[in-house]
Amino acid sequence: MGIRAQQKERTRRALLDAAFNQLSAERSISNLSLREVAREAGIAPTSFYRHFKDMEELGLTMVDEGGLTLRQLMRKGRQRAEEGGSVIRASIETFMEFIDSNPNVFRLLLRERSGTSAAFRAAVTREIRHFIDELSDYLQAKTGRRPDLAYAQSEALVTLVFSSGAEALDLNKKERQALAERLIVQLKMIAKGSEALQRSGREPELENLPK
Amino acid sequence: MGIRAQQKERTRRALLDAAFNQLSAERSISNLSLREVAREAGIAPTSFYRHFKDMEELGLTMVDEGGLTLRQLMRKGRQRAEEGGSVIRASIETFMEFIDSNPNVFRLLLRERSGTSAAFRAAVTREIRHFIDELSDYLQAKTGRRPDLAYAQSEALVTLVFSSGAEALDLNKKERQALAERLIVQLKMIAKGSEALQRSGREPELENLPK
DNA sequence: TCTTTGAGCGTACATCTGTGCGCTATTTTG
DNA sequence: CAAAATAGCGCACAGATGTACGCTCAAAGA
Repeated sequence: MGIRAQQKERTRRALLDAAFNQLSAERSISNLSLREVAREAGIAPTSFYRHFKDMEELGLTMVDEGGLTLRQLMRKGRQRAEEGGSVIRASIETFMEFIDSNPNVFRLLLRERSGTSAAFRAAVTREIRHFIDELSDYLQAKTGRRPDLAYAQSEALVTLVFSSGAEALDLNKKERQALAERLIVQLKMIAKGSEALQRSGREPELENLPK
Repeated sequence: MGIRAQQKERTRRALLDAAFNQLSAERSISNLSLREVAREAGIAPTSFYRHFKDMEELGLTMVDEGGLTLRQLMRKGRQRAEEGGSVIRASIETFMEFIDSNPNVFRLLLRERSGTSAAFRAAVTREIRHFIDELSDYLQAKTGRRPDLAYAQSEALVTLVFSSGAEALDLNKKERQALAERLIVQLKMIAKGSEALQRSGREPELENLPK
């Protein structure tokens, strides 16, 4: 790669880093300003356009990166659990560690999932879907769950874990503990219920899985 | 009430209505502008301060109103189901009708739940908690569920329904149908699982999660 | 009746925003 | 080595925003 392209890449990275860095509990993508991001990245506002067409384009890149980070982490967590122990438990732990060490990345996904940009919402939804799919495959392979049930179950699991993560952000250690215990109970409910439905045969047929 | 107070109330209402009116899929509370709201309400920007200290105060009022609306609706839905039919099914239907006819109020709650203002987040969380509590009481009374299980179950139900509602916003009729069917399956899982846990009698053991 | 109150207005200002334009300096290309 | 491409810059501008200040004038209160 040429010297030119290298430098450009470095600046692009600086922009992304600056943007990530400005995220916080009280600051979301939608109220980052191009000028401020450029300032922190050490370039002139107008130079921003050499790298992104828009703040929206910058944001989409951030969503993609954040989603990728989380997904890779979770995959690792699942592998780690592969040898011994419950996968679900390991996944929760991994997820909670992620939230704890990258709260702003998590907030990013959380917020843009219901944000004002359709493109962002779609991007986050896509990330979460990857997520559900991987867990669903895993459940099918590991517990022989019927595909439709596996998907519904995975979706419910992910939804609850995600939601708990969101709530955890504003809680102290002790409250988090109570939240985590409740979450475990809820996931257990789903596991038991799914098992029961699977056993009860093919009564509830679910054909319409999303593509 | 004096003529003066009446007029003041009317203007205040106009501000709130204008604000609600400007909410949409691509516009959230945090990017409403004081000036624009005042404009639509038909008053000068500076007159805004006669009614609210802040846009934040306006927003909090909106969250409270929105939460109240939803809660009243759900209570009615539950009553309606009281005579005949599953409560859960009736609640879902009521909820989905709400989303369909007040999408922006729902979006308001959805967004501010993870928004950039701690006060907003707390307000929405409080609304949802009311919600869970009412459902939990109902489940205890109706199915004799143990309090802790009833709460965990209610929380899970509300989380899943809320989340489905959020997803439904971006879907067409057919996709919504599939989503609703999946949601029913998930709620069934929880119901069955909760029942099983109640039967098994003891405190939930963390070690028994399926692999 | 006279006085006090306060909702609403218009003006004004400082601040911030995104972005168009043209220039420079350096790398890349031919 | 000359020419083309381009990352980055400074300047400039138009528009929007929140809000301070002081006024008016109708209602409320004495």
